[in-house]
Amino acid sequence: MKLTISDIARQAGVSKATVSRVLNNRAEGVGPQTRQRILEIMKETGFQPSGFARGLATGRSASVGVIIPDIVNPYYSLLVRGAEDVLKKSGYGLFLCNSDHDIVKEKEYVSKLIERGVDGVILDSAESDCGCHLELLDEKKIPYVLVDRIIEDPSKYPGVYVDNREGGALAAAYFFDQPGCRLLFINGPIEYSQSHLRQAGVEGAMRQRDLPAEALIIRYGDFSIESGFQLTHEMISRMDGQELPFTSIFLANDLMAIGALRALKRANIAVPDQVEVIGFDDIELATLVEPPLSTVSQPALEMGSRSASMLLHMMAGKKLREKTVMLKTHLTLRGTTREKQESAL
Amino acid sequence: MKLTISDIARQAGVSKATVSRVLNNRAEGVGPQTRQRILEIMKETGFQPSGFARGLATGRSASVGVIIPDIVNPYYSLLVRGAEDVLKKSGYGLFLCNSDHDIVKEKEYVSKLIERGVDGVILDSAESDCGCHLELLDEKKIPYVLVDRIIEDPSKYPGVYVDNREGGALAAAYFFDQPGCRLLFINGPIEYSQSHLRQAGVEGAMRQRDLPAEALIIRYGDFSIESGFQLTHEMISRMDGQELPFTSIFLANDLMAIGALRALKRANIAVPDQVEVIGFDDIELATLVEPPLSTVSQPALEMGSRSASMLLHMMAGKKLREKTVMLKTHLTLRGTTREKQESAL
DNA sequence: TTGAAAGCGCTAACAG
DNA sequence: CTGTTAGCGCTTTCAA
Repeated sequence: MKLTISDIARQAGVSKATVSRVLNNRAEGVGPQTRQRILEIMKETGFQPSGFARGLATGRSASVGVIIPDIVNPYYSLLVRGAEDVLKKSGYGLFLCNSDHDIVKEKEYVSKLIERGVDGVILDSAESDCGCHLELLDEKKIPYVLVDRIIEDPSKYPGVYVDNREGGALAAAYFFDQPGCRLLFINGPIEYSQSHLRQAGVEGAMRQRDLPAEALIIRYGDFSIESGFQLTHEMISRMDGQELPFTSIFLANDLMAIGALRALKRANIAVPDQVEVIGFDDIELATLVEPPLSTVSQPALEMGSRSASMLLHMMAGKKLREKTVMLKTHLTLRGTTREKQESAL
Repeated sequence: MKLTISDIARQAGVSKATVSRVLNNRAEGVGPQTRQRILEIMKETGFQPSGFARGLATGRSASVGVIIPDIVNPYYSLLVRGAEDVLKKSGYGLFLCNSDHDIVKEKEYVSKLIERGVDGVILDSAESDCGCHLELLDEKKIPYVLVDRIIEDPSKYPGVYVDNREGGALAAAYFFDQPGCRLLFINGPIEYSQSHLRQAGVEGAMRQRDLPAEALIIRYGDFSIESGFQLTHEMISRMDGQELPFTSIFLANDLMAIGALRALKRANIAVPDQVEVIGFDDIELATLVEPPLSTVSQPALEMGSRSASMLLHMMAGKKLREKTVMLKTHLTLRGTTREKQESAL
């Protein structure tokens, strides 16, 4: 009982070709009243063209794949939302893939997406060193844009990033500009380009000021609340009784910062009076904890929309004016730093 | 330069049919060594079958559409994740659609999904009264399962729900069992089946106990933090100086509860000593506010996975043993009630 | 402005 | 066990 283009053609007393033309609303090639008639019949009968057939004939699907580590992470869900909004406007649908930071799953997904015939891919990659699965995409001439995580040389692939180095430097500068500052920097896994660059920013800020090595302690977490809690807790408890070995903490994401806040509260260390804390990301949660978290804000939604726009551009066959977009971060000072700029709700 | 099944067939010196058989790894119909050889050639050449062609031939796409209000809402992203995990295991991909609670967008998406040839749909509908777009799905014989929001009669369509009435009753019972309780119930939009049922639960608990009408004040918010804040704030400020008109607040979701907490704190009303608060959902955020929020927990991840399982079942052409799954809620008492069960981290 | 016809790459009878 | 063949529903030259 499926309606096809031939059915419409028969009812309208024209050929399939004509129906196809109005379906793709081509300006030329169809008389205005023929078009009108066909349009009406399509509406009356509730005709819906088959994406398969169209895809097979044209090689395009009006859909793109988005691969991210985990949609449950609010940062990524914002990113996806940003992408979906702009893709939808151009009629594209979106395949969601959660890689769980697993490069193997990621490759599987790339492969699946190709089979499905997506017209493009937005990829927040699990790994920074190897662009091997990108070759697949290149081979099939499927455009893609990287987002968030840099793979190899940033200029090598089209991508939308945030200036992580600057972000790190921003937070570090805030801290290091205070005399006698001793900073505990809890970074994410150093293999990630983000972690790497944030650390470079911190170290750069330190070098600029000729600070002694003791001004900075670095630890590595895994971006989870627990790890922020754990690492902070360890630092505190190790020196029981004695003076704290740090005056401030910078954490490479907000989740870890929230963990740190918990550990600090538990140890009865006043924030921001005794210890100041800055996170990274600026997820909604940051405004909701007590005190509200100061953080380096990055525009997740915009990263999504920008990468989608770039992809749209590429899918349209146009050359990108610039292959790489670097978005800026900014420091949002709330309740966990002595300086503030936003008033809490 | 695209590899097709014919290329493989030629290289292997067999017919397309044979290649097709191994591609779909049918047990019968291919000699073991022929199969081996073909498999190798496919691997070597990096052959990837065209989903379009396959879809056109079989009418199936190994993909399903998921329509939710907004992926940014942590409740829905959990739900989606639950669905994706089980779908992936069976080789299905997932099309993500954000309806923004807009029934029009929702219909558009349903239509798009049909065009795309999805094999099934998971739908968290924007509206409770009209199942009109479901007819489209019915016509095309595309299975679907409703989730979270009930449309019309729950038994009419297959679906996975949470027992919202019970959830409302649970929270109400906790409050109403305290002598002299006066409850402020801030519900969501009453058009939503969830709001409707939660309210029924609350009212049921009240009737059971023969409480006077004054024991319950009801207000309606829109599920946002702001509305929780606003409505609570109004209630408080209206009676300046005088006694509070309520001893406890139940809010139909956690976001509003967090808003209420803010308003209470601002008015220097101690929680839970002066006023107890219970939310609904149990999103991650609930554990992170101060004090951690007591709430009616609903299993978002499980709702996603269950609905995906049901859909898988239907797509396999099997009959469902039960058309409707009703998941249970439970009361999670944390820091905003005088009784507690969980110790904060 | 319109139509005829040849695919797009795969599956699924049906034969052999 | 394997091959032949006829589509699946649409697009797209090329002719008319």
